Amino acid sequence: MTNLQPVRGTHDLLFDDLRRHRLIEATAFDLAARYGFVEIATPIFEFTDVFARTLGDTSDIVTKEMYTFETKGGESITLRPEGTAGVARAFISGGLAQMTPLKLFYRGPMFRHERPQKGRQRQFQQIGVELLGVASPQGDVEVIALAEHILKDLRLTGVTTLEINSLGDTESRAAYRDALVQFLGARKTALSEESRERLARNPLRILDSKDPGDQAAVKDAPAFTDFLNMASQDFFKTVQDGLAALGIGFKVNPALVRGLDYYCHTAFEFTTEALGAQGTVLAGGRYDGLIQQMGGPPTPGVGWAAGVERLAMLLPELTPAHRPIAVIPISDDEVTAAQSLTHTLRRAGLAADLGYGGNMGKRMKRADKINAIVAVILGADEVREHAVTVRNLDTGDQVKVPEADLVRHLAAYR
RNA sequence: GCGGGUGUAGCUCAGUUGGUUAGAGCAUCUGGUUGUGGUCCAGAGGGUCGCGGGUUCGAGUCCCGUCACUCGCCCCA
Repeated sequence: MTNLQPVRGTHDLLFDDLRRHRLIEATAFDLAARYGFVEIATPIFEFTDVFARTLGDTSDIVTKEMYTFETKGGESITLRPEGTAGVARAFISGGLAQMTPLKLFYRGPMFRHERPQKGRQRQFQQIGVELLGVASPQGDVEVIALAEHILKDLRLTGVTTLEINSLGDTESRAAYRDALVQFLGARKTALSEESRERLARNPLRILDSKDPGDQAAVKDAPAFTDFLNMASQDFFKTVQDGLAALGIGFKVNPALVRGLDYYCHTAFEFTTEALGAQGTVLAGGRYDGLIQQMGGPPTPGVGWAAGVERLAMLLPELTPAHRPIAVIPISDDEVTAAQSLTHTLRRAGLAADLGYGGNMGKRMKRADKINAIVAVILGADEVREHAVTVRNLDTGDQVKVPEADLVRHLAAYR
């Protein structure tokens, strides 16, 4: 081992950072269950093709951000850069088409080899849902409603905004793409170098470029909404009406384009101003062609994923952790009795802490440091009387309690 | 992958035009206090000054390289 630094873009989680993660995951899991979603855990690696084929050959994720390696058997394996492709693969290989509509929730680490910065790491946690086998816009509304519900319970609706757009069906999308390429092709000189590249590869992305020149050029470009065919327009309108009916606020953003190839119809993002360049906190959309494209039965799908680290950075102050009871033997003579007492309290469902050494003063200090709510003190007198001294560490009030009454007495401190 | 900024104690940071034993606050530990914590007082431990090379009588300080972090671009959760 030549150095002890963590691998670039990876982080250890503990204490409040990890509590934030767990709170987010638990909130999302519980609410997803309320909406009828069950958890799926897919492997964190797949054959490289699973991602290469589904995400699109032009996406940056595939072209430069995948952690890919070869096994001893010569197979190409990739650490999952996102969740949907793996779930889609599981849907197909597990024969889950029998069970549609299928509502799946997942959580776990994702891996992308890109330059780390605020809100962006090489290993990061995502939570997400996929609703498979539902073609109706009712599905889009449901998954967005779940997303909003999670953010609301996490008290994040104040710092996030929901933006939605429609990418239309395949036909609408192709027509728009042609029109956009034609329009921007004629103004090539006004575009940034990167956008000139994108014109051939991924022209829709020019719409949300941050380059001022690009933004000016795009200003008078044809609007996506004008190219939506009737079916796509109806679909989009139904989604908007559905959200409005649930009282979910949103903003239509015609420039909203998702990066991955498999999206169609609804695209949405919850964004924030609070995270610098990484404004997207939860994003998703509809992917009706994906499963079939991967070789499965034609199956519509809609879902989203959220970055747990980004949500964690937005989270308000955590409520203090549960306060334990400190058991304090006055001398070494009472340590065994104290350990037994601690065990009894724990068996009774109370969080009890027994330090590992030191005189009474030190043990009291430790009790204070771990934010104990009460100290249960055990000395020679107490042992003789089959009692303990209970000290309220906030008020300093102290009372002697018979051992038999202790658990009942401590219930007041829970 | 590209551009900017920053690296000094566990944390937050001082450190003068290059000058001899590198400091502070917080945190930790010990003692004041062997039946009572927080507050207070006294003391202690803790540093390859990110790493490597160079300039110099002398480098935390200047130069080059490198690594890491960070902000932005690209892209994305």
